Amino acid sequence: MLSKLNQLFEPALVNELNTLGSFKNYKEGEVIMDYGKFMNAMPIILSGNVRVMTQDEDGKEILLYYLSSNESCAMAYTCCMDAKQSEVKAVAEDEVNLVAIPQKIMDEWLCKYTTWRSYIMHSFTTRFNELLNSFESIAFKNLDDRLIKYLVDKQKISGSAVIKASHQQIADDLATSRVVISRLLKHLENENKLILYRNEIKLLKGIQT
DNA sequence: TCATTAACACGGG
DNA sequence: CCCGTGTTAATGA
Repeated sequence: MLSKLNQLFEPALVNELNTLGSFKNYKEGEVIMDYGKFMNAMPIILSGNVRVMTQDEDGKEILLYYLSSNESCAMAYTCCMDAKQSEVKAVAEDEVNLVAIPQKIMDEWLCKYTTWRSYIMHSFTTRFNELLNSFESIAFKNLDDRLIKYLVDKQKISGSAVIKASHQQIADDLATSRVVISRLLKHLENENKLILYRNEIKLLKGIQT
């Protein structure tokens, strides 16, 4: 677990991370961050995947993006700077290990370590781009493109071409109804992009275009 | 036109 | 049997 951090930062920073950061473990489905809660630390994901979602004024949830190994959410940092309540919810997609760095420590490190500074900057850009991607997808793309993106993302996260999810769960993630997911999936199956099973979808080659 | 909601039958686990 | 799936009809944006 620490070897991953060694690749990212110099030994002195790794040592500080080790003593000042709090290492946490979450089981699949555990809520890491919830709406309205206050953020006081920034997480770096060491292993596993985290799904980040938000909700509209009616309480409808929609999936924003995933956080994977070695990624962090620099958004969390700005959130705790302003002592703002969280607009997002984060849930462990599988078993997750992360290290949380308190905001005070972060401020010190930004001056002290150049590797930390560039890591945070990099985190900002990747998070922002990810968010922009999601936004574009939701705003400008039709549902079938979103569905394909969703399936391909899931494939990347799980590392498997077989996605285990019911049509209802997919509909929830994309904030739409099951009827349309069933219909679109059936279309994709007819186009030989995938094969449908109960609670499972097998992606075929040629879906990433 | 296309999504949503409700309703229903089918069938696999 | 229970639940996921496939489909349709009515309604709405």
